[in-house]
Amino acid sequence: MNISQVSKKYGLSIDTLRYYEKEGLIPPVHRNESGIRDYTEQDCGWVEFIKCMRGAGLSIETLREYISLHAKGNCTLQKRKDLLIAERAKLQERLQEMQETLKRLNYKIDFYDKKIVACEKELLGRRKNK
Amino acid sequence: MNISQVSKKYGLSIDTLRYYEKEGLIPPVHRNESGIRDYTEQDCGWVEFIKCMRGAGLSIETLREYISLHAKGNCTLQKRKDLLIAERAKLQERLQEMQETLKRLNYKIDFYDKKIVACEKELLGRRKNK
DNA sequence: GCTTGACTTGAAGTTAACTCCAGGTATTAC
DNA sequence: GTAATACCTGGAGTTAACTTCAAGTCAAGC
Repeated sequence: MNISQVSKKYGLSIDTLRYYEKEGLIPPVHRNESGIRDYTEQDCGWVEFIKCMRGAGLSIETLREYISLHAKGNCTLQKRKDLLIAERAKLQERLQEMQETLKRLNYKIDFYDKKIVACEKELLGRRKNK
Repeated sequence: MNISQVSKKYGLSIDTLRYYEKEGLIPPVHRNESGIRDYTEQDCGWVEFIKCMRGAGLSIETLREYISLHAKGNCTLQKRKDLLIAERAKLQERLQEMQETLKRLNYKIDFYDKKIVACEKELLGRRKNK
């Protein structure tokens, strides 16, 4: 799979894919004889994983660290787990905050509904009194 | 209430408070005779609201638009409601995505648990065989 | 054999959202 | 009255995360 196919498949720009690789967010992608990227299933798996984690707000820095630990093999299993646990905690906090804000938005939208109705009534009333 | 008290109260830097005001994210703050900001209850309310919305990922641009509509009075009620509905939809999408990722992290952490146990067993096994 | 189009690289540019700085004013403490 | 402190402004600088660019390679079609 070449880079533009991967780009379409995951909705990440070609430039972003190269950037992620350059920055060590995904392990080096397999290349053909002439140096052109040829993504394996596994390479695609990494792309998908990174896309997912970035979408949840994990930083480039954190993901680079994770991949770097991964590259060092089994002796970093515990460290990787700890990293994921820390990131999960942050994610849970963000989720909580956002859920609160969602509730607030719902409430606010309801409030606007009522306000709009009240406002229309007032306009109607004024017209009658003219 | 002066700016440093507001800064402490909401955990936003003084520079950020001034920046938000300059950018029109909050309506102009009340000033005393010598031009120094003196936040009223209402000013604080706006700060809190913007902090909350920024925390949920609403952009500066969007919030500026909202405040600008607010400043124009009742004839923008419907537009403001529409804006909030659109932002709520985006927020819900972000939430969904993040919840999926949370599940995935949970799964992955479990997986690491098992892998670590398996790895330790293997090490133990090797030691016995020596 | 040469043009076209997709790939490559390193480096520079962009964007959003702050954050810092220099130079100035006003109030309080001594 | 002057030194310290907290505020003010406009503008420059920073950071993360891309995004664009210039210059080059390579394979396919004509």
